[in-house]
Amino acid sequence: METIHLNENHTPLNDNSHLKEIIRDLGLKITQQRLAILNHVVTGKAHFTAQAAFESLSKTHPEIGFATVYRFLRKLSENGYVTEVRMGGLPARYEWAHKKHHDHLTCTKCQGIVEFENQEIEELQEKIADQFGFVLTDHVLELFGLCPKCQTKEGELPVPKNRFSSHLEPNN
Amino acid sequence: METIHLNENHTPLNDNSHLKEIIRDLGLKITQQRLAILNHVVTGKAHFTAQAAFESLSKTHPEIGFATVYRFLRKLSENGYVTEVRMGGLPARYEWAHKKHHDHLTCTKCQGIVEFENQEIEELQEKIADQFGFVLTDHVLELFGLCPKCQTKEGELPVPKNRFSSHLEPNN
DNA sequence: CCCCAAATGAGAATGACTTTCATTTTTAAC
DNA sequence: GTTAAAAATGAAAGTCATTCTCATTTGGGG
Ligand SMILES: [Mn+2]
Ligand SMILES: [Mn+2]
Ligand SMILES: [Zn+2]
Ligand SMILES: [Zn+2]
Repeated sequence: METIHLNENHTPLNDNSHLKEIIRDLGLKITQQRLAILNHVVTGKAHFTAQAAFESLSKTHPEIGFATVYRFLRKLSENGYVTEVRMGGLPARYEWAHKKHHDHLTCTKCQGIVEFENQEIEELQEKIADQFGFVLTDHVLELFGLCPKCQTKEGELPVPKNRFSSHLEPNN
Repeated sequence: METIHLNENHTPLNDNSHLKEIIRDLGLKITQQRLAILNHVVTGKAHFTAQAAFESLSKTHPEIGFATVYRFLRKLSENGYVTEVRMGGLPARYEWAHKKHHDHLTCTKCQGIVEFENQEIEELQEKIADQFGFVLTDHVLELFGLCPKCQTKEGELPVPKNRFSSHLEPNN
């Protein structure tokens, strides 16, 4: 029994059916927490940390615990629904894996991220794995540099040398 | 005043001059700890963790502190003398950066590492950065898969799904 | 409705670093 | 060689992301 009703702001409630579908597919029970988290993952901005998600969710769902956020994000990434990206020793960042595969080009100064896709590189990776008799299952490709803006503006890197910090939201 | 003498085992003492050279280049004072650590980095096996280096060094230099190991490894990697490789949330691993640039192909089952170099990919990366107006300064490329051995042997991954663990010494 | 396995969350635990700071070394200057 | 200031060290405490524990709550099949 799924009814659509309006909340106190008279905005239509999200149709959660596809979210429920995903949770069901994971073999998990459908809870308000998981729906809220998943909704945040799907509709919120990409490249968020678990901590950021927790804080954001806390506003509307003060009862949610960070353990639940961590747990569910892990489950989602284990099952390919979200992509976990890590750089250096920095907190993991997540993004809804609805788009086709892509890699990232990150500005080490402003943390801006450009997503790109390069079929040629993907193929070369397969070729390399083949050469060594490996069956390729995954890969990580992250490029770092200075974006056009940051090449002109003076100023030192906000991040210590050799301590990468990709995959953050841009500062500007 | 540098004299070569024999230690109690009548084996020639390492010629530390090139190690001292490196420490000097970093603008640091030459200490026994730094010489020991650097010697370990240069002559020991690659892809070691700070903890492993600390434990190994402790045997011959019981007085050395782990803070010093961490500190010096950080300094070395900041200055390009060692390469720091990280995967997933696992401890950082280091390798002496004497070889030319290479990337890694890691078996997710036995943790075996194959180093490879592919000029074509390197060039494509430059091209991509160019396309977006970035000045490329660094990159991370890690491939994951199953090595020839591990494709045949049965058994589940020793590492949780989606939690990479590249860049460890092989188990077998 | 009932029941119970699954889920939750508060807080403790973990683990990899990093920082602090009192003490020891290094080294440049006599 | 002495000496003194600056740098380095290491023991211990701190930090921080993430995981674990466990008492309590809850979803959903029967
Ligand atoms: Mn992305
Ligand atoms: Mn290597
Ligand atoms: Zn930038
Ligand atoms: Zn293997």
